[in-house]
Amino acid sequence: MLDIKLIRENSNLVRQGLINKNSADVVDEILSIDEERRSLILQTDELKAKRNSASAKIPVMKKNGQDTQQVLSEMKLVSDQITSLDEKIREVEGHLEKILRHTPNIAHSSVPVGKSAENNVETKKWLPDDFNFKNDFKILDHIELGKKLRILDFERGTKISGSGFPLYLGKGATLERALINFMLDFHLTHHEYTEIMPPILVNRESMEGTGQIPKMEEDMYFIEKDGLYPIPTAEVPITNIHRGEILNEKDLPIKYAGYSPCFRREAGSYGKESKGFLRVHQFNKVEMVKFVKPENSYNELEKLVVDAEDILQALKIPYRILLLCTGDLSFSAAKCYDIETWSPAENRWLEASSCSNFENFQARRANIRFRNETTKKPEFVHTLNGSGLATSRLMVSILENNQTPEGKIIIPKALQKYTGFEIIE
RNA sequence: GGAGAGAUGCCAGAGUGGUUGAAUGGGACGGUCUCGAAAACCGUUAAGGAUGUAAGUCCUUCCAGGGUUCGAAUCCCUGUCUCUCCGCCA
Repeated sequence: MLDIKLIRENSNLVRQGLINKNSADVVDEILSIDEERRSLILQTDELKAKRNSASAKIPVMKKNGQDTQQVLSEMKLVSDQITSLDEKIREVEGHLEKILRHTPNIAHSSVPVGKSAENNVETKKWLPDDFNFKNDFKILDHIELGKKLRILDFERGTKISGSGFPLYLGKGATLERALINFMLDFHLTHHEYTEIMPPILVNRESMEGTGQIPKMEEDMYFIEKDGLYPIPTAEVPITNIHRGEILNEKDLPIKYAGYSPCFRREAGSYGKESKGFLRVHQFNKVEMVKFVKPENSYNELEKLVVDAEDILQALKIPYRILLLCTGDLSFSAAKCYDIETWSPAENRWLEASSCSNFENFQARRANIRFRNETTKKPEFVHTLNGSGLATSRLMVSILENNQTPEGKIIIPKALQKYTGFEIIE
C-alpha cells in the first residue's frame, strides 16, 4: 500500500510511477477522497471534544445537585451528529482504503521504464565452463526424459488431480527431494538464513498483507468452508510471521528461508505454456524472505540475487538475469530481478527465480515495523523476497542440460550426496 | 464435535457505567547515591489520526465488529482466538 502522505506531497511523482507501471492514474481521485475524509474528521473531532468535556462535567454537576437535563439533551444531539459523521467517515475511509489496496507499488528510480517484458534488461549471463548452446545429439525435452526414465508421470498426475499436478516417481521423486534439501542446506550454511517450515493454508489477512489479494484473487485457490487459501508461495506465510509487530532494530536484517509446495490456479493461461513443468498448479519452492532497514534494502536485494545465483552455479546450470522494466514489475514490487535458466529443448530461458524489493509496500499493508534506535519511533521495515529457487523450472534445466546422448541423466556433483546416486538410467 | 472459562499496556495483573490511556507489581531506560557495582530512592516507559513552520492542541484505541447510553475497558449481540474437561484422531 502506498503512503497517503506520499501521494499528497508528491502527487506528480506517484502519478508518473503509476503510468510507468501501466496502471490507472488514480491520484486525483485519491486526493479528493482524502480531502473529504480530512474535512469530516475535523468536524467530528470537534464534536467529540465537546462531548468529552461535557462528560467530565456531568458527574460533577450531579454531585452538586445541579439539574443536568439540559446538558443531557444537548449532548444527545451532539452524539447523533457524531454518529452520522462517523458513519460517513467509515464510508469514505473504506472507499479510500479500497482504492489504495488496489493501487500498485511504484518502481524505484533505478528501474528502466518500459511497457512490457521486451523492455527488460539483461544484466548478466552465466554459463558453466564446458557449456555449449549447440548439442551434437538430439536433445530430449523434460517430458520425454521423464517418461523414458519413468521419473515423471504427467498423465497419471492429471488422473489423480487434473492437469498441472505433476507426479514424481522413483529417482525423480528422490531428485526433487534432494534438490529441496540441497538448496535449504546451502542457504542455511552459506547465507545465514533461518529455516522456516510455514503453514501452507493461510487466512485472508495474510494474503492481503503480502498483496496477492485483492489483485490476484482469481489466481488463488480458496477453501471456502474454512476461509483458507493454499499458498501460492511461501512468501505469504513467511512475510506474515511478523505481521502487526514492532521489531527490534538490532534484530535486523531478519533472513528466513523455507520450503513449501506452492499452489496457483493459473486461471486462463492454458495452451502451449502449460505442458509438462512449464506451468503447473502445484510446484515446490524454497523461498528467501528478508526484513531489513529501509536504507539497506537495495543492497540487500543485490545480495539476495547472489544467494539464488550461488545455487545455480553450484549446480552448474546456465542462467541469465533480467532487470524487469516498470511495466513488467509485479503489483507489490519496487524493483525485481528475474533469474532464468536455460532449457535446451525449449531453446529458451525459463524463469526460475524472482527476487524483489517491496520497500515498505508490504510492510505498510501488513503493519510490520521496527523501532528506530535513534528516534525511538516505529518505522516500516522493507521486505524482500526471492525464490531460491522453484524446483519445477530447475528440474527442467537439470534434466535437459545433464542428459547424455543415450538419454541418461548425470546428477550434478553437488546433488549426489543428497540423491545417493549419480545417474538416472 | 459437546460443555465451560477467558482475552486489559513490554510482561504479570486490578478494574462491572462517569476526569481510567488505564491502579499495583515486574522488566527496560534515565537520574541520585557509589571508587565502581548492588541495594535504595526519584523519574521516564503505547500506537494511529487531525491540525500546526514548530512548541503544542485535539480525536481514536482495553481481541475484532455491531448495539444500548448524555457517557462504555465496564452492559447486550455477533465473530475470532486462547485455556480446561469430554469425545474423536495422525
